[in-house]
Amino acid sequence: MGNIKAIANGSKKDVILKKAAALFRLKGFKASSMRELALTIGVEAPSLYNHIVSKSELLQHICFNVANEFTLQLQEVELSKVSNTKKLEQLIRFHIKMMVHSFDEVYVANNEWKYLDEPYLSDFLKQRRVYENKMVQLVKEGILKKELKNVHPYVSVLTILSAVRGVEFWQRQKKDISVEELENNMVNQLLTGLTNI
Amino acid sequence: MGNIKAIANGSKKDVILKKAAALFRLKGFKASSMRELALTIGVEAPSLYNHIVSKSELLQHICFNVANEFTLQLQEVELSKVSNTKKLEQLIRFHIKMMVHSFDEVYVANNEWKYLDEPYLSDFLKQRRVYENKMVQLVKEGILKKELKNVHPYVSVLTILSAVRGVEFWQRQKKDISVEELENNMVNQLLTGLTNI
DNA sequence: CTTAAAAACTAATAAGCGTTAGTTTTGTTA
DNA sequence: TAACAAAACTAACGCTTATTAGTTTTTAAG
Repeated sequence: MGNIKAIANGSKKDVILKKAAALFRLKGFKASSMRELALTIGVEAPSLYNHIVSKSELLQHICFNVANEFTLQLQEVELSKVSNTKKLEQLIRFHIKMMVHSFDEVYVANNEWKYLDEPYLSDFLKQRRVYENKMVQLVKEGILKKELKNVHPYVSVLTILSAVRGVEFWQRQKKDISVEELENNMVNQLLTGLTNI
Repeated sequence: MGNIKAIANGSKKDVILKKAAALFRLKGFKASSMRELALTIGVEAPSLYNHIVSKSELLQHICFNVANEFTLQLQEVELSKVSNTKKLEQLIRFHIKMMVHSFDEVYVANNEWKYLDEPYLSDFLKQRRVYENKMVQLVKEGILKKELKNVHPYVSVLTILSAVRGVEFWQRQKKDISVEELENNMVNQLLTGLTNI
């Protein structure tokens, strides 16, 4: 039928992962079949198994690649010597950039993680909880430093993390507004409501 | 095996719909089987078909019941004689209340609508687009009246609608914070960032 | 050119799916 | 109690699924 064309600096497995993320995003993990995935790659379904272990493995890689990128960026932000408000701003901008540039992967990590098998499911949820708690800590410190209003830290973090996911919708009608304008508008709406006037 | 117990003022179909919403929310539409749904009700799968037409029909009812509730509330808010800021606040509070009190149904409408068959899929998306556009109009008017900052209306609406979906997460660890505190915090963060100081 | 490994193919398996057909049980009314 | 309708049951159908086995083709190295 055909063969899997590897992209520059990437294994054939990477090609499968990229196509899988796109398919899983579009149809959802459970509604995506290996036959359909193979079709988009130009190969028969069983041929995929020369490169991958299972369908589940694809989801695992997608979810943890994304989770690790976010975790890494958070660690970097925590170390930077700026105000807590600025740290939150950096995180918001990073989330939006990720949504824009790795849309399929981030979407899948956000919406399809529940189909992970154990122990990956527990690990993923734990990693996310740690991430949330660290953001809550950033907000708490900001409040102590009088940078931020006396808000409920967890609700703030929850609002921020959910709001940036709204870029999902922007992805579908991204005509009349640039990524920068999107970023600036979201940061403003989320942060000016947080910082003292 | 058993029989379907109808609740007060509700048909047996309503019981199935309620259980289906809970199952679809937990596992996702595609990963939920009619056999599993029947099990939670205490009946064999084929017995369900004495009350419903198909699995798809269940999703249709859940999605459009939710969509209609939101559409109805929006119409009511549009007619009320208050500021545009207040109208947005009323909508935000309504969204949060819906997330809290009809969690399963709203979650399914938000996350599983893509599995609707045509023409329901198109109808649903159209209804949602109309809803978004009306909210955008509320923001635009608010800007003209100098109530709101000169933000990008669509991004604001997108941010608001996504943020309120964050209540999904709150649902899972709702220990130390009341619905009212949640509402007030979200409204404050979203609106004080919008209104002129 | 030969050879060995990598990666494609076809065919098939067992399991699960939504749903239908046909039958039996349950509940209600005369 | 007889009769009828509603709603449960069992059995099964046709289809799709992820995956495996076994085989052939393609690719790369000596």
